[in-house]
Amino acid sequence: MPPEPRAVRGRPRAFNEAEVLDQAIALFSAGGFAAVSIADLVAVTGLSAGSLYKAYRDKEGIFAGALDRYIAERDRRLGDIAAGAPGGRARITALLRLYAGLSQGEAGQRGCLVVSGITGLDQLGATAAVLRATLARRHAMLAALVAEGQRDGSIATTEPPEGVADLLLALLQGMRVVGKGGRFPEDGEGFVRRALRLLD
Amino acid sequence: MPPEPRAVRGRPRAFNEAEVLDQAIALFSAGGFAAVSIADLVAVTGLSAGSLYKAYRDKEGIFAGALDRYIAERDRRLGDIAAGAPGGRARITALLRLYAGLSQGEAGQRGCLVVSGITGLDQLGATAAVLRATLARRHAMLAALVAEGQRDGSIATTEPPEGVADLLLALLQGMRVVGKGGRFPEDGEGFVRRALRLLD
DNA sequence: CAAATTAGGAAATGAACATTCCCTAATTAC
DNA sequence: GTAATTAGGGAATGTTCATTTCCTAATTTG
Repeated sequence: MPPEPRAVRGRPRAFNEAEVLDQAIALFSAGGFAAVSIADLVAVTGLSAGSLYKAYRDKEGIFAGALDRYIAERDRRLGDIAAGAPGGRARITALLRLYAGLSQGEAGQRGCLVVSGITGLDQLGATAAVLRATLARRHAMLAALVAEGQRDGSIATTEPPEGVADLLLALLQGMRVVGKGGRFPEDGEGFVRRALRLLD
Repeated sequence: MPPEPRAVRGRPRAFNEAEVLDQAIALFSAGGFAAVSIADLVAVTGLSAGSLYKAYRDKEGIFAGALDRYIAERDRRLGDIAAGAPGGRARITALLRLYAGLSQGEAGQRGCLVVSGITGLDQLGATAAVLRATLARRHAMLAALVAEGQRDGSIATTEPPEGVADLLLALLQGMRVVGKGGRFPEDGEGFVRRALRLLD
């Protein structure tokens, strides 16, 4: 059930919104909200400032659009990965592997929109709540996976799932910070294996 | 052996450098390099722009001065804490407790200069190397503590100390990110206790 | 085909920005 | 006491910034 082809009045958008938002994601991830200027966005998107403002209202609107897309894409990928592995422990393992890949080498140095967004939280208005909610949602997801693993016997710890999720959440965000600094280890598998001790 | 009172030519500095740098640390920690303007620094320090430029050459110089002070202070505190606890495991425990305190509540939301600096790494010139070196130094310190714990029997894991240090480093930086988002748990002791599983 | 509506973009606007200039003040060297 | 040197700060400088304005283009509605 894809939405109707379209039937909105007026001249249609000529730019590819997904592409533009991906370019914005790259810029904001690398430098944070304050470090990106409208001129930068104009340069990478090829759009004019006027068009950007018509489409997104202001700079925070562009950031918010980029963040929504980033989060949707990341949530989708997290969901797929979790669904594709059997049992709580395997799901968390797959998730750690994903983040290890995102944190390594050049990819890692491109940064994370959630981390740079949180760093610049004070500069954001309504969008700050989206970032906080994202942390909360990730935490809930991790806690659910831990609880699942405790039920299915793949996770031995008797600590409360929310407490273990606190650790995993911090670890995942920290991997991105270290990765941005270019210091995430090459041996991602070893990192993941050692991290799993948190579940024992 | 404190340095000679002084014997430099010319008019002496009238402002308290430690105080000014602490104010700069607060600003840059909260928002990152790009989010802080010279006007902001003028406002909180009470100095004029001209004086700031005479003392620190440019905006990155102010950031670099703040970062040096921040790192020196943090390293001193880490060293004290590590020295004050008996054995590798207890030292790492104390260190995790320190970071839990830094990440909680309002203090956590004030941010971390290292994290916000790394987020804005691309905007920094020579100072970027200082930040990367800081990550490397913290990693080395953690690895040394793990190795010590393995020797004294307080740390059971047979994983390489550097590998365990990778985890601890990411965890510590991630605690600050989650703390900036206002989502670090109130039960810091529980967090620390569960984190110590990484050493078993 | 005309009216209404929305998008695109070039140029203008005014504020904020980092940085420099220049004059005055305080100190040391001789 | 005079020269040399460094700090402090007010005001200027030229740039970059986010945002708006306004005109043109493409589409739907009737």
